[in-house]
Amino acid sequence: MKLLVLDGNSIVNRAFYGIKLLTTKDGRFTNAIVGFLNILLRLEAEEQPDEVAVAFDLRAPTFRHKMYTGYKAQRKGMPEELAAQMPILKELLGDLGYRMVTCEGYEADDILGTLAAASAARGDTCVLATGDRDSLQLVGPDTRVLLAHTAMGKSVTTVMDEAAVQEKYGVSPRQLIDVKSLMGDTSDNIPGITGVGEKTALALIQSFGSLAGVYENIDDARIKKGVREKLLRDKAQAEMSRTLAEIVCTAPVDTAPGAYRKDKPDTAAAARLMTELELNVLMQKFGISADAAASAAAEEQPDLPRAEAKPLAAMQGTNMQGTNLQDTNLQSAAIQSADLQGTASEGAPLQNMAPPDAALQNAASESAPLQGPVCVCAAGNAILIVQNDNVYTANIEEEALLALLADENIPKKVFDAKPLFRACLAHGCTAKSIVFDAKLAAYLLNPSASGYTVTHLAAEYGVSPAFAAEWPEAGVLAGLCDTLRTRCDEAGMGSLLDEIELPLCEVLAEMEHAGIAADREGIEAFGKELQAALTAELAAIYQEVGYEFNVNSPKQLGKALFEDLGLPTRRKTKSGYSTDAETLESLRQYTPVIDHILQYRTYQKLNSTYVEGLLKVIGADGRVHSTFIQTETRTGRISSAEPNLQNIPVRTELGSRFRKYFVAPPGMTLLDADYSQIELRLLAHISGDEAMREAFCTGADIHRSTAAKIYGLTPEQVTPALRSSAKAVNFGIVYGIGAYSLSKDIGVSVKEADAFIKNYFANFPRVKQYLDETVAHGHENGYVTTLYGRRRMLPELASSNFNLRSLGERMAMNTPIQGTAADIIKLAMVHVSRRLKAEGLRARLILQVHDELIVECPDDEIERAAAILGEEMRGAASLSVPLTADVNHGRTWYEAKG
DNA sequence: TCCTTCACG
DNA sequence: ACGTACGTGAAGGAA
Repeated sequence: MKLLVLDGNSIVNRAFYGIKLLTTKDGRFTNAIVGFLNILLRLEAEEQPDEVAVAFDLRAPTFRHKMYTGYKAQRKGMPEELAAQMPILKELLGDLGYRMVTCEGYEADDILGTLAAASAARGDTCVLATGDRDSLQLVGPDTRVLLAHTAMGKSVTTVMDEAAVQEKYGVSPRQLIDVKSLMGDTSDNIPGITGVGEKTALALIQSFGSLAGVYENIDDARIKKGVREKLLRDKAQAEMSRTLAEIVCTAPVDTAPGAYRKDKPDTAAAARLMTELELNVLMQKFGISADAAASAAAEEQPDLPRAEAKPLAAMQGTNMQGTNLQDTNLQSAAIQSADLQGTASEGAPLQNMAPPDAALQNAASESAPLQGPVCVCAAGNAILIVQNDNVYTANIEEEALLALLADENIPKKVFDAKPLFRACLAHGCTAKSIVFDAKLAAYLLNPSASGYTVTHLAAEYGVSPAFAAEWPEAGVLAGLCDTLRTRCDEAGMGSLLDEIELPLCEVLAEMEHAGIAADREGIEAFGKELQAALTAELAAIYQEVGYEFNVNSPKQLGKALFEDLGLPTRRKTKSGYSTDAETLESLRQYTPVIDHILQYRTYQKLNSTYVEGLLKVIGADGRVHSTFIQTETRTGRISSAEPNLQNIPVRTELGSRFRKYFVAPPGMTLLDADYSQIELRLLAHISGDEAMREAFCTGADIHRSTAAKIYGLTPEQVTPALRSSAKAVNFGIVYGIGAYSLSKDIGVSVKEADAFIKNYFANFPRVKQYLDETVAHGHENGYVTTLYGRRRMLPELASSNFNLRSLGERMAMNTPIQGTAADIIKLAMVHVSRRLKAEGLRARLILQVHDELIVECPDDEIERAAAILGEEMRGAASLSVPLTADVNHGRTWYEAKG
């Protein structure tokens, strides 16, 4: 006997991407269907199987592929063009008599593994067709894998048996599991060893046979030092990955001989569907006559059976009807199949799943809406809801999910609350009772990580799955929440999380949702001006240099200036001559071309980053919706991206014109308030330096009074130049000063700068003392903290490398100051937002720029909103020096900034 | 993908 | 003798 099993999702995916987008005359896509059926026919002809099974995943967005949107990898679901073809394909396969097999809680991979294992146990042959290399671990004496891939626009299959796997990878099929546990797989959320890729992983398994073998021989000379460190660091992660990488071969599917013999096709139905889809050639290949189609057409089928007609959910879902929504526009939403699908995960240990019909029974018996505490996280495009050992999935737009989020009687521990808050806002409701966010907790515990995912964190914090489930995230989510809660409390960051970060998260969601109005025409007109200026500068540059080249290329520019024009070289970078503004500035005396290049750079930056960049992100509502990232910076600041609204030009007259295009809509006004010298004030408070506190308490000009102090003058005697140098020192202190940098900044010799600093510290001894103590604390404990308990680990302090260690010391000096300022403005944001709501104003926070908040309000609320904004900013913290914040208003950001 | 440059606090 | 301030994000070129 011979069984052919197709990984339906994988093959259809290959078919979709391998064939150009065929459509019917009325525009429906059919390419995945055509491709799939052609592959199926060819496989049947080549293999002559006795039985055929087509396995599908049940998970809604099945295919995920990596997509880079700027700085972060995102997983993207099945494209709409493919998703629409899936139900039709399944319908057609059914009509043609093929047996399809799915299994709640298991992926198609697992079904392939289970059927292959059952065949092998009987001594039968099994052929697995898939486009997914993961399945190669299933190859055995009686099991072959037909790997489908596209080569030069044609779909081809490669037969992989044991010898072929050995030949290609140098390891046995089973050993591929160990390889994957080392290298990981982003698309499956398998972490592996960070920094180990396919090459290293294969070499290790070839040498030591298995993951366990690698660790038994961890001191072996064949393992390089760097790799050994990585292996030891991520050992727990690798072992968890080993479990995740192994395909389950015990899925509760029918493995009886003969279970997948083809049914007699429903020729009439197949003919009707294929005619509808204009699949005439395929119809012939399946030996279905056009007559059958004609007679079928005569029966007057009103419309093609579509996915909506037979939702999978209806068969195995828990209906969340009866869930009440308070918000009106949701009630009218015509979302009918809004149901959370129950999946089999009865708290059973891995590899020991509940019986096949447990899921159905479990789901069917549960007709009431979900009650009691739940955990929520995203997995790919789906949202998982975990309650005890039950897992439900939902779409982020789905009514049942929104109702769950909006229900204040259901406490929710979540991973990454902001998108959930936003989803609710987008549908006119408000998420309630989100009591914990594990992503924020993970960030507080280690703000230096490069990203936060449920699976990586579970491995990092040693959380093992409470039950087996299709989604690795589901089994560990609750445990992860508990662990991170405890760890945060232990680190003294419990209230930082509860009182600042978690409430702030909702405020950020509201700010993102609100956006800021942009004047598209104004920006476009500015762009035109810049383009004209760019053209003129470019012509002048080419004229001076004598030929045309790409001025944007530092390499070509370096050649033009330093080789062809023979200008004296300055600093060098890794890849050539430095051409930054400072270098060019020093060359201005030699040739007028330098000025043109500097001008060109300025215009180019404004045009590409701001004109073109902003035009790209103005929404259909005429507003710009930035993303505020709460888990990015090492100091606790918020960052802004897509677009970054925290670096809109302001320092030059030309650049600051941009702020005229950020406007309030008619009848509205922008309020802008910024803290004055918040970081220096914090330095005065934390260090307790009397002279500095005195200056702030009497409202003196801090830079002037600093200059007076260090030069031994009265404030009136301080010249602008002296004030300016004192200002530079004040900045330097906050950053962890160095004489060289200061000398560069204020244009004196390094020696003078050094004397300057010494003099400063002599006059502000407590500042010196505080900085020394902070660095000492960092060396001793490995971390520094802010006033509110926020931590930053500083492994650099332990480095034997002088430069790295010095960097660590500067970070130790700066982080408590920058971080405390971040804590305070975050607290202010939470308070401002609360009070605006409590006092019934329509005014709302829309932007934060580190020490500045922008509020949009109706004209008649200006005074009340401005008072709230100022009061809450000033009152966010009570220090031994006053916090000052001036509030201005205007029609545009430019005006409001004062 | 990494580097350089430059916009902000 | 060494390389040089803290924290970000985006664009464009080079490889």
